Amino acid sequence: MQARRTLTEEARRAQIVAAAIETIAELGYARASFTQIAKRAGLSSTGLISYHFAGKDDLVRQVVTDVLSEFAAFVRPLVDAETTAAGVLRVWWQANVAFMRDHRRPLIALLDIMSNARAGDLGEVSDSYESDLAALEQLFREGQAAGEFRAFDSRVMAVAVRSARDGLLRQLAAHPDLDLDTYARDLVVLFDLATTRG
Amino acid sequence: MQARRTLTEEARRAQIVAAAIETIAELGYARASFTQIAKRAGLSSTGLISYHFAGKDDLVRQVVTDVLSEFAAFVRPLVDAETTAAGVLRVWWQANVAFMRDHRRPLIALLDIMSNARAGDLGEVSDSYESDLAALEQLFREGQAAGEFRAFDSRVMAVAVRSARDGLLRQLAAHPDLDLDTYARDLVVLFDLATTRG
Amino acid sequence: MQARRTLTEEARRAQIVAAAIETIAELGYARASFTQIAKRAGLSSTGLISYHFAGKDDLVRQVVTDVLSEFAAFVRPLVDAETTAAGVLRVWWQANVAFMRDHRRPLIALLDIMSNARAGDLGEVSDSYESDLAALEQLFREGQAAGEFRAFDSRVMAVAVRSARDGLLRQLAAHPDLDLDTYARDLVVLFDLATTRG
Amino acid sequence: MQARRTLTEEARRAQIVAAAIETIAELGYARASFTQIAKRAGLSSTGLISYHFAGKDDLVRQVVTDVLSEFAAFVRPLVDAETTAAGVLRVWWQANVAFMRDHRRPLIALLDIMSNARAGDLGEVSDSYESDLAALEQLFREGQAAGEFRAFDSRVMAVAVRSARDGLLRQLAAHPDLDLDTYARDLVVLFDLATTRG
DNA sequence: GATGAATGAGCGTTCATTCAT
DNA sequence: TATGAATGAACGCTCATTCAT
Repeated sequence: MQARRTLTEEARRAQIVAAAIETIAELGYARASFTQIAKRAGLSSTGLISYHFAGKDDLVRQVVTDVLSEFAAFVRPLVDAETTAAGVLRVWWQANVAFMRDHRRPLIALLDIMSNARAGDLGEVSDSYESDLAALEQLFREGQAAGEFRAFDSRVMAVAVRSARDGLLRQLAAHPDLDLDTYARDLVVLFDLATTRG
Repeated sequence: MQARRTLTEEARRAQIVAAAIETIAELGYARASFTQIAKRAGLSSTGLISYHFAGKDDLVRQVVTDVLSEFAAFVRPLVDAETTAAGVLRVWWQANVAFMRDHRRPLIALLDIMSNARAGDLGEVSDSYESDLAALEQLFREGQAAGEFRAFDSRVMAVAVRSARDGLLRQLAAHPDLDLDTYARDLVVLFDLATTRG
Repeated sequence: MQARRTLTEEARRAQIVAAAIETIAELGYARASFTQIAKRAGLSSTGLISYHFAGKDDLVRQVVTDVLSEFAAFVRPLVDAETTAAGVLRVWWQANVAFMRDHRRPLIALLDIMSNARAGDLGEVSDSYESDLAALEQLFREGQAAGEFRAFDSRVMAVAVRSARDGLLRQLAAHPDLDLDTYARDLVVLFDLATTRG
Repeated sequence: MQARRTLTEEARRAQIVAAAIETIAELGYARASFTQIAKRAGLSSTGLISYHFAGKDDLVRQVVTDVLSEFAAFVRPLVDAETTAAGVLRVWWQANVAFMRDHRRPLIALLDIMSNARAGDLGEVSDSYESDLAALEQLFREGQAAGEFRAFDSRVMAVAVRSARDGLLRQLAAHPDLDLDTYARDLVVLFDLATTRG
C-alpha cells in the first residue's frame, strides 16, 4: 500500500484527463475503459474517476475541451498575425503540423473521439467539428471577397482542408516517424494551388 | 413467440450483414452490439449471429469485404476506361460520389469500422486502407512520369485525396441531403489544380 | 451436399451411441456437446440426435447400458465357469483387463459418465454402480461362507476391488500404451493375498 | 436490493472458494456455474467472482490448491513420524480417513474436479495426481528395498491404494453416514496383507 | 426419417457506477 | 478526498431443443 496522495480537485482532474488521453491514443476510444485509464493514472480505483467526472461522456468532453483549447492557444496568435487569407491558410497548415509534432498523442486521442462521436452523446464534439469547418469556410469566403481566392464552394474546400489535416493525423498515428516537414511543405503548396487564382 | 421464418444459410448471412451495416451506420461501431444487430434483423436472439459468424470480428470483416468489393466492382471499370492519369483521378472522384449517392449507409458503416480498426484486431482492414493509399500513390507517380502532373510527394497527395473522400462521407453522414453534385464538381477541380502543371 | 442416407431406427441409434462414446472418451463428458457428437457421427444436424433420443440424459443412459451389457456378456460366462469364490475373483480381474484391451474408449467414456453422474439425473447410472458393488459383496460373502476368504468387511473389499479397476482404467486413459499384463498379474495376486486366509 | 456487505479481498476470495467447494460437492463440477456459486456465496452477481478470479480455471485451481495444502499439512507430520514403510502406509490410511471425516465436502469437490480435469485445461491438477502416485510408488520401492514389502510392481500397488482411497471418498459422497472406522481398519489390513511378506 | 435453420436460456466476462468507510 | 468492494446491466457466445420442410 502506497502513501495516499491528496490532490486538489483541479490537479486530480488534470491527471485523469492526461491518463485518458494516453489510454485513448494507445487503445482507441472503444477499449479505453475506466479500468485502463485508472491504471495509467496510477489510481487504485475507478471510483475516483466517477467521483471527479459526472460520467464517461463528461471525462471525454473534458479531453476534447482541453486539447482543443491548447491547440487554439497555439494556432490563433500565429494566424491572427497574418493579413491575407492565403497567408492565414499557409500559416494554419504550418501551425497544425508544428502542433502535431509536439502533441501527437493528444491529437490522436482527439481524432479517435471525434470519429466515434454521435449526435446522441457527445453532441458538442460534433458541434466543434462543425464550427471548425465554419471558421475555414469564413476564411475562404473572405479570401474570395478580397480577390485572393478563385471561385469555389467554400464548404467543399473547408471539408477538403480539414479532412487532409485529419488524414495526416491518421497517418501520423500509424507511422510515428512520419516526415512531417514534407507534409507541411506539400500541403501548403497543394492548397495554395487549389485555392488561388492561376 | 412469433412465427419462425427460415432462410438459407446464404440469405441469412446476407441479412445479418445488412443489419450490421444498418446498425453501425446508425449507432456507430462502438455501440453496434449483437443485440442491436439482431433486433434490426428481426432475430429472436444473438445466438443466431454467433451461429453464422465466428465472432464479431468475422461479421465486421464480412461487412468490410462486401462493401469494398461492391465498391470496387463499380469503380474499376470506369477508371480502367481512362487513358490519362488526370482522367483517372477525375473519374475516380465522380465514381466515388456516384457510389456514395446509392450506398450512403454501407459507406458510412465502412468508414466507422475503418476509424475504429486497430492493429490488433481487424488488421486487414487497416491493410486495405494502406493498399488504397498505395494505389493512389501509384497513379500519381504514373501521372508524374507521363508529364501530366507536377512534382509533389505522391504519398502526401494520396493522403489528401483519400482523406477528402472520407471527409465528404463524414459530411454525408451528418447531412444526408448534402448537395453531392457540388462536391463532385469542386473536388475534381480542386485536385486537378493541385496536381497538374500550371 | 452428400447423399442422404436413411437408416433404420436401430442402426441410427447405434451409430449415434458409438459417436457419443468416441466423443466422451476424447473430450470428456463436460465437453461432449451434441454438436461434437454429430460431427463424429457424420450427421449434418444435431436435430437428428434429439429426434432419436429424448434428451442428452437418454443418450448417455444408452451409452451406459450398451457398454455395460457388452461387458457383462463378455465377463459373465467366464465367471460362471468358476466354482470357487477365489477363482471367480481371479477370473473377474482377467476378464476385466482383457475387456479393457479391446474396449478402451467405451470404458473410458463409461468411467467419465459415472464420475459425473449425480443423484438428480442419471440416477440409474449410480444405481448400476451400487449393484456392481453389491455383486462383489455377494461374492466375498460367499467366499467367506465357504471358508475360502478370511474375515473382512465385504463392502470395504468390494469398494477396494471396484476402485482399483476404475483406477486402472483411469491410468489406461492417461497412458494408452500401459502394460496391461503387469496390472492383470499383480492385481490378481494383490487381491488374492488380501482376501484369502494366510 | 439488500444491504451491501463489504469484505476484504482476502476474505471475499476465501468465501468464494468456500462457496465453490459447496457448489461442486453438491452439484458436481459440470453444473457448478458461477451463478450457482454466487448464489451460495450470497453475491448479487457473478461479476464479483470474475473480479476476484481470472476465470473459472483460476477459481478451480484455487480450490484444488487450498484443499490439497490443507490435506498435506494434516497428513505429512503424521507420516513423517513413522520409521518403517509399512508404518507409513498404515498411518497414511488412518490420516486419510481422519481427514475425510472432517473435510467431507472439500474432498468430494476435489475428487470431482480431478475426475474432470483434462490435459488441456487444469493440467496441473492431473500433474498433482501423477505426483501423488509417484510418492506412493517411492514408498513401496523403499519398503521393498528394506525387505519389508514383498516383490510387486510399485506402480500397480500405488494405483490400487490411491484408487481405493478415491473409491472410499466416492462412497462417502453417496452415503454421508458411512462407517469410516470400519473402512480405516479394513483398508489398513487389506493393504498390509497385500504388501508385506507372508 | 432426415435436414438445417431458429430458438431461448444460460454461460463467463467486462463495464461504469455506487457507496460505506 | 480517496479507497476499493460491490452492484447490475450488457456483452459475445454455446448449448440442447424445436420445427417446418
